[in-house]
Amino acid sequence: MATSERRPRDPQARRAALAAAVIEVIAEVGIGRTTHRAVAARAGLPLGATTYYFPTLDDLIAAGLRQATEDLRADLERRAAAFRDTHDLAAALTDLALGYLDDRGQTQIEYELFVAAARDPALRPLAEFWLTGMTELLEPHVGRRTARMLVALLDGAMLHALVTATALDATALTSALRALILAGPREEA
Amino acid sequence: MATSERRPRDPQARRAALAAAVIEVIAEVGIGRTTHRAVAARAGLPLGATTYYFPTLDDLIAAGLRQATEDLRADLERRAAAFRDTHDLAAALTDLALGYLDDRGQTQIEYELFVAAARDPALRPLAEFWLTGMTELLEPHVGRRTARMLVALLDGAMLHALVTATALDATALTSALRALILAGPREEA
Amino acid sequence: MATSERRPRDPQARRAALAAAVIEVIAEVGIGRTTHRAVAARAGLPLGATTYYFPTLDDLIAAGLRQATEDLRADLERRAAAFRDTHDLAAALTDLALGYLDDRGQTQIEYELFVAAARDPALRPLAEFWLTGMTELLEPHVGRRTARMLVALLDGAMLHALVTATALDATALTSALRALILAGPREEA
Amino acid sequence: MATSERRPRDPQARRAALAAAVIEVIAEVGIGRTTHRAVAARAGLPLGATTYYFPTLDDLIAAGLRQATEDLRADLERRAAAFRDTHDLAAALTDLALGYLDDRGQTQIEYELFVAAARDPALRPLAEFWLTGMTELLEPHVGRRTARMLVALLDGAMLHALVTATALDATALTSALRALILAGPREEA
DNA sequence: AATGAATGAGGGTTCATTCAT
DNA sequence: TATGAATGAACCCTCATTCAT
Repeated sequence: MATSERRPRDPQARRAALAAAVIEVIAEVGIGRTTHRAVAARAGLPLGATTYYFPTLDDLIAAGLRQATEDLRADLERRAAAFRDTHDLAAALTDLALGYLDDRGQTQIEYELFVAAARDPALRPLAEFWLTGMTELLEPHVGRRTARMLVALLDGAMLHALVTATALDATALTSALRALILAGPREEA
Repeated sequence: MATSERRPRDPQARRAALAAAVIEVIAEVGIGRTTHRAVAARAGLPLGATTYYFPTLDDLIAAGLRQATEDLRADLERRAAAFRDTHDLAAALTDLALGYLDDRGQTQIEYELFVAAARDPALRPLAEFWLTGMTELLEPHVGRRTARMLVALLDGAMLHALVTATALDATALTSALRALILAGPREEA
Repeated sequence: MATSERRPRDPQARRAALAAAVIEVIAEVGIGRTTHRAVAARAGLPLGATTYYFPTLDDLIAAGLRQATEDLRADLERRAAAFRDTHDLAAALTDLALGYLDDRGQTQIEYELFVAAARDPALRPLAEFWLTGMTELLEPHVGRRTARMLVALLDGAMLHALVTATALDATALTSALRALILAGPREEA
Repeated sequence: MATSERRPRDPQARRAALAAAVIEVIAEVGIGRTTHRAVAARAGLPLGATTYYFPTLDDLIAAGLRQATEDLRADLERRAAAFRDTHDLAAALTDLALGYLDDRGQTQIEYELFVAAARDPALRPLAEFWLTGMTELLEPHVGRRTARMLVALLDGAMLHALVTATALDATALTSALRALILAGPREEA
């Protein structure tokens, strides 16, 4: 039965709406409790649309996670210039972290993805893409190994802020980042 | 005569068995997909035992998370002496991380807890207890703020290792930890 | 949730009720359109009872088919004496066919089983048990090969009656059966 | 220039292709589990074609069953001459049965149709047409009543072969057919 | 004339939870 | 005290059918 009024056709937009809805739902209830129904409701689309555009729930969830990852990449690219010109990388990174934490959902989904990827190899490329994005942003400044440590510190600090629902200790974080940058080897270009 | 195989029916033991089973199940499928049935099966106990000892599924899961946290604290206490005497805190911490990563399940559940706590305030005390444990171990050596950064770096690095299914870069991590320790203020008692 | 009034416990009876309901549903809509919900409604039991007692729909259906087969065997056993003493096997067989056709559902399910078994090897033993029951009833009188032909003729004639919704041509059938009996080899005990 | 691969769009051909696809699908999964999608995929036609050429699923299925019946009739006509000239009708019929069983799908669909017709009066004419075809082939030789018994025996024997996945006992079948022929009345024109 | 996008009913199955025993 | 029987909501997914294009 295909009664009730149909919405105009715009597959691109519907896929996007579903992916965006997935992100929101995951942020709210977690991957493990994300359902077709919740996503459809959130997207304002009929239930059937979820399986029509994404054969399985896993596909649907993956689409959301992929979208979130691409959103991050786009955001990082937008910020790339600022990082290139900064004379205080540590402060810039702290600002970045503070900015991300402003949108708890955005941050929450990052860790959802990480934890899920730790269990499900199929999600690993996505999580790695996420990590790589951050690392590559910093690599030109501090080399790969240090970049990785900076990202680790940032991710750890953000996770703690999220967990404890406490604001980041920006001063401490900046100092710590600076220490890593100063001490880091510069073996790479 | 064989007085039959009389099971002990030790409530304490059964609760513990259930909590331990919860930990295993969460590590395998995540909090969101943990069920009474899976826990009961894992514990080798009847389904009814789960709801008999823990009113709701959330309670059952919380019991598992609590147990996992207590296990960690006990482990940390056991290691405390080593930390007190070490002359190379950074190396000791890296060893600690490597040791934890040996048991992926153990590590996985830590991040499960963190991500869940980020969403559910009821779990926050548990996650904070976990964080506090690590921090307090290091505080006497480096002060609270630095301790926090060390823990953040450790958690971030371990998370990345888990996500990418890659071994920790122990050398880089140790250097980074050392940098944080050296640079850290010692403003606190 | 397990609200609403519970019926008394009698697993045996419930399994039987479900199996009986399956038989009715299959007779009405066919195996391919038999659903949990239809069976539960027919049995006057809640939906959950179907999967509680039979893990999958296939199991549920198999239980119905098995029950139908056992019903037939019991019926055949009841009639065995009459066959042993008859001096007119052909007439007795025609009566048997007429009797079975009285309950279209009973007959319908036989052919449902046969057609399903032709496709699904898992059902084959059941269908063969059905065939064997008839064959063994006749074997003492006419030998195995002739028994088989008698059963084939009966099954074919009943199928035609069912298909055309026409009464059996009892006279013709009796004559035909008699011809087979008379012409049959008596090579077996 | 390549005027593209312009498909013929021959409605007649498409209907035929769909009907043929229906036959295959029914043989594989049964009428009750035959779907638009499976048929379209099998025919290599778009989903919309199924409902475009046949209003409902039942119509589509009926088209397949009708086609199968017509195929049989055509086949019987082709064989009619052989039957007219044979001096050993029983042997010829056994050969016929063996031939049909060679293509299990062909045979399977016959019984699918029979069982469905037993339940659904709308299909009855089709099934009767099938039966009539066989009967009329034999009627000139043995009269109508005997012809019917021959067809019943054949159908029963083929069904058993199908069900048990066993080869027909050709010798026994031929003997049985012969017995029916010899004993049969010749009361009709 | 033809198609695939679109929808929601319905199907198989799982499961938290309740409760008789 | 302890258990497994019992229930129905909710889940994922399939699909007949409709309709815009």
